[in-house]
Amino acid sequence: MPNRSISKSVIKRLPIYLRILDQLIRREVEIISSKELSNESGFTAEQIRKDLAYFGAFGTRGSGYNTVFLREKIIKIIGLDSVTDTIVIGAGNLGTALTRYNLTKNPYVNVVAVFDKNPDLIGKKIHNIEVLPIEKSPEIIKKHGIKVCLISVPGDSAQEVADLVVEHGVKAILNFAPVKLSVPEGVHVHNADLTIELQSLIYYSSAEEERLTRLKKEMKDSHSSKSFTHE
Amino acid sequence: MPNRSISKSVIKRLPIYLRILDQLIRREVEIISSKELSNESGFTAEQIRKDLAYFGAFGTRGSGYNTVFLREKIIKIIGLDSVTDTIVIGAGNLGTALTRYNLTKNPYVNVVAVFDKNPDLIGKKIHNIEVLPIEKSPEIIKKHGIKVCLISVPGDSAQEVADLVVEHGVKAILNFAPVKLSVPEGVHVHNADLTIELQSLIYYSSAEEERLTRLKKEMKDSHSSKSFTHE
DNA sequence: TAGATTGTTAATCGATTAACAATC
DNA sequence: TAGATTGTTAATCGATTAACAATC
Repeated sequence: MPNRSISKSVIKRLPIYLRILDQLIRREVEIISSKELSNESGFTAEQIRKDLAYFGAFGTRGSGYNTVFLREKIIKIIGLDSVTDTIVIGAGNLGTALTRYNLTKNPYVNVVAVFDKNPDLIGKKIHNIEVLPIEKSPEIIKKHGIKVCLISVPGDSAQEVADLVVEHGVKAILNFAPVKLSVPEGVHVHNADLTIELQSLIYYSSAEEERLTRLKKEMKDSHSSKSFTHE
Repeated sequence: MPNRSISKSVIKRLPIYLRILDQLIRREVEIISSKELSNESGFTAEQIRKDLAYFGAFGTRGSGYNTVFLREKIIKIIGLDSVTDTIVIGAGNLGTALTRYNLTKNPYVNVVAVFDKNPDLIGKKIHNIEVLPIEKSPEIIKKHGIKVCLISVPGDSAQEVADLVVEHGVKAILNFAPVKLSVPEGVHVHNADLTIELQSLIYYSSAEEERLTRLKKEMKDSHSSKSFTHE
C-alpha cells in the first residue's frame, strides 16, 4: 500500500533521463533544472518533476537537481546499480548488433552468451564471445542466474525459444520477433517490433487527412453493394 | 473538422491488427470476431471495435469482420496500399538486419538504397543492393521521392544524417540512434531506442517494490546529511 | 424469431498539465 | 529579503472500459 505501482509511462522515461544525466555529467554539468531537462528530453518540466517525485524529493528548491546525485538515484530506481547479465538468442545481424552494442556502449548491461541453432553461426565470435548452440542455454542461464533475455530469432521459432528460457528462470524478455509471445504470469515481455514501428511511421509520412477522406468516400460509394463485398 | 486526428495509440495498434489478419488470411480464415482478434492480439475486444470504428463500419453485426475486406481497409488507412520506398542509413549490423528484413519479410516496404560513410562498408552487398557513400543519398532521395528513412548510425552522427535527409525531402525518420533528433515542424521521428527498451525492462525484471522501499529508506536515513550530499 | 456481434454512447480510469505553496 | 525552482495538489484532458441499442 505505501507504494502503489508506478505507471509504465513513467518507467519508460527514466532511462531517457538517465541518458541525459550521463551526458551532462560527462560535460561536467553539476546542477540542472527541470526546465533544462525539458529542453534536452522534450518532455515538459512539470512532467519531469512529477515523475521524479514519485520516488522521492531529489532536487533542491531554488536551484535544481544535482546531476550526479540524481543519476545515482535513477540507477537505483531502475535497478542498474549492478551490471545486469543478459543473453542474446539469435546470432543473425540483429542479434550481432544487439550484442556488440551492449558490450561496447551500454555500461549497465553485460552479454554473457549468444545462442543460435544454425550450425553455420555456432563458433562465430562476436566482439569476444562465442556463439553457442541453443541447447547450452539452460546451463548458462542457471550458472549466471540470468533474468533478462533478448530474443532476435525469426518469428516462427520465437515462442519455443521463449518457452525454453522461461522454463529455466528468465523473468524478462525483450522480443524482436514479430509475434505475440505467451508467457506465464510474472514474466515480462517487451516487444521491440521494428516492422510495427515502421508501419505506424508510414501512416504519418503521407497526408493523413486526405487518405482518410478518400477512404470514407469509398465506403459510402460501396454502400449499395455492401452485401456483396461483405460476405 | 470532419476527421479530427486519430490518436497515436490507435495508430500503433493498426499494424498489429494487420499482421494478425495476414496470418488469418494465410490460414484461410474468412470471418473473425473482435473477441477472437482480442485473443490473438491481447487487446480487448471493445478496444479493437472502437479503434476500427474511428475509420468506418467494417464489420457485420452478428458475425464479425471479413478478414480480406478488413485487411484491405487497414492497408489503406495506414497507407500501405502501394509499396513504400525507403532508404537505410548506416550499414552496420543493425542497418544490415533492417535492410534484409524489409527486403525479404516485409511486403509493404522496399529498401531502395543503403548508405554509410565508412569506406570499408561501401560496395558491400546486402541481399542484392550495394552500400553507397552517404554523399549519394540526396540524389537517390530525389530520384525515388523517398519520404521515409531509417537511421542506424552511431549516436554522434545521427543528427547530421537527419539534417541531410530532411533537407532533401524526407518526412519521416525511424531513428535507432540513442539521441533526440531535432527536426523541423512537419517531419515525424519515431525512436526505436533499444537501450531504452532494455533498461525499462530491467526495471521489471527484479522485485520492484522491494527496491523502491529500500530507496525510500535510504532517503530517510540521509535526511540529516542532506545538505552535504546535495550541493 | 432468437442468437450473436457490431458500432456507439456514457462512465471510468489514468495520465498530463496547470497552479501554487513550500523552501532553498 | 528577493528570486528561483522544486514538490504537490487540483483541474483538465485523453484513452480505455462498460453498457447497450442497432442489426445481421
